[in-house]
Amino acid sequence: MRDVARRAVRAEIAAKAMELFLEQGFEETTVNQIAAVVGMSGRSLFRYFDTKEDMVIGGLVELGQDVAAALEDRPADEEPWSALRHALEVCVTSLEDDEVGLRRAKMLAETPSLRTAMLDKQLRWQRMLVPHVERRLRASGQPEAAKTAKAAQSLRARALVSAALGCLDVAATVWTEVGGGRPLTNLVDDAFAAVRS
Amino acid sequence: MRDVARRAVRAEIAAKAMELFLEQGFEETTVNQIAAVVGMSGRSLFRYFDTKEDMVIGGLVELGQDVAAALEDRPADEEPWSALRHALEVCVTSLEDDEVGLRRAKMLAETPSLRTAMLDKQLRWQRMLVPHVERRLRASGQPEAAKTAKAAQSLRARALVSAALGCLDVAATVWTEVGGGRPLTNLVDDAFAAVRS
DNA sequence: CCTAGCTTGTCACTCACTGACAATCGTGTC
DNA sequence: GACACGATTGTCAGTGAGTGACAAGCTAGG
Repeated sequence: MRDVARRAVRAEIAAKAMELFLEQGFEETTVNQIAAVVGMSGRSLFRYFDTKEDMVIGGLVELGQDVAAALEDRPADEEPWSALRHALEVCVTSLEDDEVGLRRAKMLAETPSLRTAMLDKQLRWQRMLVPHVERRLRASGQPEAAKTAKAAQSLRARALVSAALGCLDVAATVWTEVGGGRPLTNLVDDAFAAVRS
Repeated sequence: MRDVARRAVRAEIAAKAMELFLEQGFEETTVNQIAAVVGMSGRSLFRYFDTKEDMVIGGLVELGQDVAAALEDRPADEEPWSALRHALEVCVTSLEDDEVGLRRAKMLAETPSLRTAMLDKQLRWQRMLVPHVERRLRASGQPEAAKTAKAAQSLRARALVSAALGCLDVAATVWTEVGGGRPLTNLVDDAFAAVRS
């Protein structure tokens, strides 16, 4: 119940901060400015967000959980690569539906510290998705063949997830470059197809 | 000629800094400590390196150029994915030959700010490699078929490079986790094979 | 009412990093 | 040898993110 309030405050801060960021740029906005707008002390802001970057990309952890859930829901006999592609569709729709999604994505691409923070989040996604893919590899693999060493399977799973997230990232980058002119879904499809080769 | 001196000073600073980093940790080492050991003012350090992280991963830009050169040297009719794999071998040997490579890689994996700086460098590599892969795609593609739009080809090239660098990263991570027990080359091979699927 | 816990503001601090200015050093010229 | 020029450096002051400590206030339960 207290968690609800906390979550609401976080959202409020993130929203007001995003306004300022889009208006005058991320690096040009100081945390004290945000604090003033929100009506809090600068110190208290850091009781809701670990870093300034988190105010922009903080919500992405939950989205990662959604992707993991979507991956879990895919049919068990589907190939990992295809399952990953379909699971990532929740990101695509999330990006396309958000009205400020494009502007935010642009800022994200142009601001170095935000870009790296974003890559950091992708790493967390990777850790969340890898176990599912490992399970999939174990299931779809030759069951009687001496299972390749666990470590090797983990490596394969990580490589797949890393490649898939890389495809999403590349597609999103191109998407912002063309100003949202082409549907993101198609771009992701192309990227996935290119890697499968 | 003055450039030589500058390069030598950079190397000297990086070496002494690395000693301190490995000894007491990256975040626990302040730039003023480094300055004291090197015999410079803290201000001057930043005339040789843009950031503290650059003292660790500054030399990686040149390595990226080596990879690009290696990619250029691969036979023109080789598939892009295979060419990328072989080109990245220069990274593998560079990592395996370096005696402190493993310890540095471990520190790199454990220190968040270094990890993100590393991902940043990978982005630069990506931009360096993409043009070569684009050329390769244009060459190996169906020449008479209406060329897919340039943007689409760029997307495919970026996806391939991103996936390849992701494989290298994953392999290097596993490599540090097993303490260098398995040859890095094999790990990279496995990762590349897993994605080609 | 009063106590216990949580949230907040304030203050002081660290540290990476930057701009400005003056001092210094090396080099080439007359 | 004196001089001027450019590049490198030290010093100083400052910004801005982020942290620790402490005290004040709000809220809930006995």
